[in-house]
Amino acid sequence: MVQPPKTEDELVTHAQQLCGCTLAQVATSHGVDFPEDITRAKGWIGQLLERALGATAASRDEPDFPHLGIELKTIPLTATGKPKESTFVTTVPLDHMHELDWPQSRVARKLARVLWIPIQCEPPVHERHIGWPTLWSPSSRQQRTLETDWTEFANLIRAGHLDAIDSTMGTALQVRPKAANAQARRIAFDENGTPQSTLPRGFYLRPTFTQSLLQQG
Amino acid sequence: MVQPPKTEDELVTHAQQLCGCTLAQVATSHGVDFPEDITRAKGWIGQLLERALGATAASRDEPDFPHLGIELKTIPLTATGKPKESTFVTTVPLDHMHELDWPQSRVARKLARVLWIPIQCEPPVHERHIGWPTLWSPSSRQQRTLETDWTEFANLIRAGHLDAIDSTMGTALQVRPKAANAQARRIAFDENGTPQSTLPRGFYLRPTFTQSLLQQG
DNA sequence: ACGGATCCATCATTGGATCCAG
DNA sequence: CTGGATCCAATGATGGATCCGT
Repeated sequence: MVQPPKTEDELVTHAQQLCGCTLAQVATSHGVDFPEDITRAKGWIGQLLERALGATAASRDEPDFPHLGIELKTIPLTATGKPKESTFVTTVPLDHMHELDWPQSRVARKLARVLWIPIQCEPPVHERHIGWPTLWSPSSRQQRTLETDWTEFANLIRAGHLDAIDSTMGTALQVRPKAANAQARRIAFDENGTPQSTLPRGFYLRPTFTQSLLQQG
Repeated sequence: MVQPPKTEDELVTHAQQLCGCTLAQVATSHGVDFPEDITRAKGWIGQLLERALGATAASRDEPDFPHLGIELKTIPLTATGKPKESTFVTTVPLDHMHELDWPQSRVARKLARVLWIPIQCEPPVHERHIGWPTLWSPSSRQQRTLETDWTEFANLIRAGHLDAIDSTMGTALQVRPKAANAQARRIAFDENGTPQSTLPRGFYLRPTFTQSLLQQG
């Protein structure tokens, strides 16, 4: 059991020490088993690094390191240093979007301070190396971009026009399905305020955005 | 694995055959282990009889025997034939009471048709005997009593006066806490329509009511 | 003996994300 | 190579009810 880091510096230092390690080394030293089929254990790498860095997984409304206000995100990089995937941020609160403004939003709170840890996505899992961490908070410009995107989505959802939202919308943020499968259902409200059953959605960061913030950091 | 009964008659016949058996006999013949501490496994008897009678535990919104529309309830009887406890019916939907009228309510639907199975509450669990089953639907008079009670609760909850509800209210029905512990919280709305956090509640049947329906049956 | 408090098993939902067809 | 679809682990909520102090 790894102790939670007491300070931001302690966390960053620990993350830097992991740079260059393989996932096998980290898993072994923390007594974590490899899943039989890694393509089915999609969250495994993220959870491994939570353990390795002493994240305290208390409840879903807290960041990974509650006392530091820091969220941990692993991000898969190709050989050329580009993010292979978009990054999931949080679920879309379809039923009470009306209660929220941007500063109170889940997206703003999750992204206030993030420790990004790049991971290779190329060799077999055992041999993938951990990269150099970036502790990031959005710049003013990034804040504006995120707020603009978020506000556009929020307005459409509040107006009951969820069906008008499409994955191509948004510069940095994207709204896409986030569910166990296509049959999953969540409550939303249509333009008349009538409750409807719909596919759950999540906010994701586009690869272009995450690539730029890694380069900046 | 017991097959689900195909007809009401088949279910009732099977339940009648269990009359006189001890819980040990039933558990053994279905390969169910006794819990170490029965006072902590409060739902164990109910779940044992679900298995023994082939209830198909699909989802929470279905009765135990969905194709028959029948709910199964075990009820602990003292040596004098009185119910030892009140009977839990269903949770109180604090957040959307306004959508419901009596015929659509969880209470009315759960109690539309119930197979009651009495269980002794006296000897050590192994030796307790199963009693004679009663397949029951509310009489017109019982319907009226239940509807009156339910409507009183529903009106108070809709008006945001949950705090005015007390366990002494109701002739047949009762509203009491239903939670993992006293810290559990659920959303409700106060008199201004503002969301509030409150202790989850459940609807229960009073012992006097369940005693009378068993005698009638 | 009443009623506020609680306990276990099981199902549902969320957070960790990546998969993979077109 | 985008974006609709999906997968596992772990937490949270619900249904099975009875416990036990006052």
